[in-house]
Amino acid sequence: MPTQKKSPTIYDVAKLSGVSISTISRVLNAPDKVNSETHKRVMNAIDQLGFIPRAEARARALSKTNRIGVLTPFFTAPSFVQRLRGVASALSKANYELVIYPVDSMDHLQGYISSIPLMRNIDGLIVMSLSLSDQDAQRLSNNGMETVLIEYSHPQLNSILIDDLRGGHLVAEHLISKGHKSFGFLGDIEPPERFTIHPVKSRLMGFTQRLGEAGLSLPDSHIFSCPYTQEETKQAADKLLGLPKPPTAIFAASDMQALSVMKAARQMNIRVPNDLAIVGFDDIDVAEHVDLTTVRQHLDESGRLAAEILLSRIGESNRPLQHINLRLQLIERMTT
Amino acid sequence: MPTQKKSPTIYDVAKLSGVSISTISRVLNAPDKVNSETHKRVMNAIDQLGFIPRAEARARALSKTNRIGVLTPFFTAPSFVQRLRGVASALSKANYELVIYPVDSMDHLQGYISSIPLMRNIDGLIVMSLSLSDQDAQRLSNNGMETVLIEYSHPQLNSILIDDLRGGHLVAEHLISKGHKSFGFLGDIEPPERFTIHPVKSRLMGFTQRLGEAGLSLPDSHIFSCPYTQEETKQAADKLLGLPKPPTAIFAASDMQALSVMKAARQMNIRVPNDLAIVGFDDIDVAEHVDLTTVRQHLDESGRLAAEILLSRIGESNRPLQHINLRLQLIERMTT
DNA sequence: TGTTAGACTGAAAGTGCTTTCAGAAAAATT
DNA sequence: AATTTTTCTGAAAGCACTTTCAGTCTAACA
Repeated sequence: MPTQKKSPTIYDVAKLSGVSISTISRVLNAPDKVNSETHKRVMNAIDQLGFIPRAEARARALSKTNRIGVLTPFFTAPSFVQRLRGVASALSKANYELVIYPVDSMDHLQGYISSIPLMRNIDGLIVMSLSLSDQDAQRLSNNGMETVLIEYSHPQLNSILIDDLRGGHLVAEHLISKGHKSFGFLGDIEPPERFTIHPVKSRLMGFTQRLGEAGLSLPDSHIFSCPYTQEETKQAADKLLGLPKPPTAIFAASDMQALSVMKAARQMNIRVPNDLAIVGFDDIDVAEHVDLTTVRQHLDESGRLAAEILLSRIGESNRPLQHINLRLQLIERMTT
Repeated sequence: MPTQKKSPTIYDVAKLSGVSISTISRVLNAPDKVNSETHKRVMNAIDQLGFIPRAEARARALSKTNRIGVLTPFFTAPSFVQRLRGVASALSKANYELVIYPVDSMDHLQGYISSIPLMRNIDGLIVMSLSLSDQDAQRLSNNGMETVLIEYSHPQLNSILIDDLRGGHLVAEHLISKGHKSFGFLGDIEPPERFTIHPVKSRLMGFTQRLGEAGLSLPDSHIFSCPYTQEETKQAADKLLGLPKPPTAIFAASDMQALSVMKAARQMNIRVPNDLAIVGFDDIDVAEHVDLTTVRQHLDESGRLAAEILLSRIGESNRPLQHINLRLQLIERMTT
């Protein structure tokens, strides 16, 4: 059993180096204000004891935690993860810690939203792909919690939006240019959880809109709404491809769902892209691996951006609110 | 501009309800020890003010943070993410917060390891797929930081191990049973970063071992070591499949790399599984989507388990150390 | 009616740091 | 040499809680 030596405090360092605790603190936080002789002696003591300031104590005294939180739908979907990755990379550069609050129910979300700003546990908050009530947004804003929303917006909070409508346009334009006449759509149009975001509707709308403008149409019978799960998406894809006259091009509202369409096609011996074109949405990492044509929404970038906005606002809180619209981009690969 | 009303403290509540702050604390932390009349009055005041105890203050007073940290290679690989998911789900049940420390360099790791246990910023630590020096492990243990290692072990810390050797066996057995005679291997055998783990070597060793036992062999020319990136893996796969007499079965050390092999095969019009069998390792989510035969290592489960062990040790620190070996399982899908 | 056990409650100490303020010492100026 | 300025340092307040300890009040008991 190792000797559980309790870790040294600033007082121990003070005693060892023969100065007061204030001087220790000064050596650490304003080294230029202390005599170089004293500085050296203190640093020696610090090294000798292996002293590191307790984070909580520091946080209390400074009333800042150097920690930012991310509220995210329980991270199942790779797209959330990739955003998170962007956030993490920006924070790690700035020496901020990253706390994750996974949300898997409305209650959960409410609980977080009402306690987080008051606990003062984090210096800033990023809310990913979750819809906030006006009241919740107010609460965050009123309590002075710096916040950036991703995929959602509110006049009093920073936000980063994806132009899903435009995404639909891009897909339609691309497929039209490839000469397709008959289309299908598959996506999680009406997520059962009311706290999540519905970008899929907009993607569909953009898609049909642009098709319509070109004199083409997407019959309701070719629109399949299905939950995000692999199981159910696969079933929907089977149905869609099993139609008497299946479409020659399918737009799946997310890359993961596009994978299920590809799987269904493979099993039915439908050749992609010869007999069937498939377009996804997100451009997650695997999209490149499976050569999927998709709409890139710069997931990493959106996360990084959110973190950067947050940090800049934490630094100077009189910076103006930012509302950013991220550009989308169609990435053509082998499935179209 | 909203009135930036600073959030109420325990003192405000005390004043409003006409009792001392100790009573407020008691209402919150030991409700049965306070008169029900007083209790009600205090609760009213709390509700009225919307009081929530400041987490840092609480943490300082209790010297526990209700927060656990995960040290992970900067989360690029889906397998890390899936572990993380398991951790998150266990923690969220137990009402613990999850802090992520992404590691992308040796320095980074060293910095974390030496400061984390002393900052007392978290109650426990999970170290995922990172190799710790004996000294580092000692430091964690000596400073009383409860720790669980995943994919690595040390006598003084809890650990969860994957039997990679056995994984190699499973793959060999499976491919042999399918009648294959000529094999290839592709994986990140020697990661350049010394701080990460080398499970790939063991997988390869198990693979060749079992092949050898069956009188079969894996020639060195069929072993390709390549970094994890999609780009380089793809190149290696191209070379392997471009050999004059390419193998009929390839074992890729991770699912993501198996995807690159599949991509290469597709581009060369090599039919899977007819002309080529492919086996991956990990069983990440996408494996099912692309119908990849692989070795399941229960990623979610390993994370969840780690979290549970940690929490139980935090609860009662005299619980014995645990060293767990996770079972592997071959999942047969369409690529073999 | 006097006692005493039991239930509540408030004062105060503890938690480990930062920062302000004022004073002491040293250095620079006249 | 006297005065002013500058540089350093220590004391102490503050940060917002929890918890122990001792004391007060009530109610029950003799």
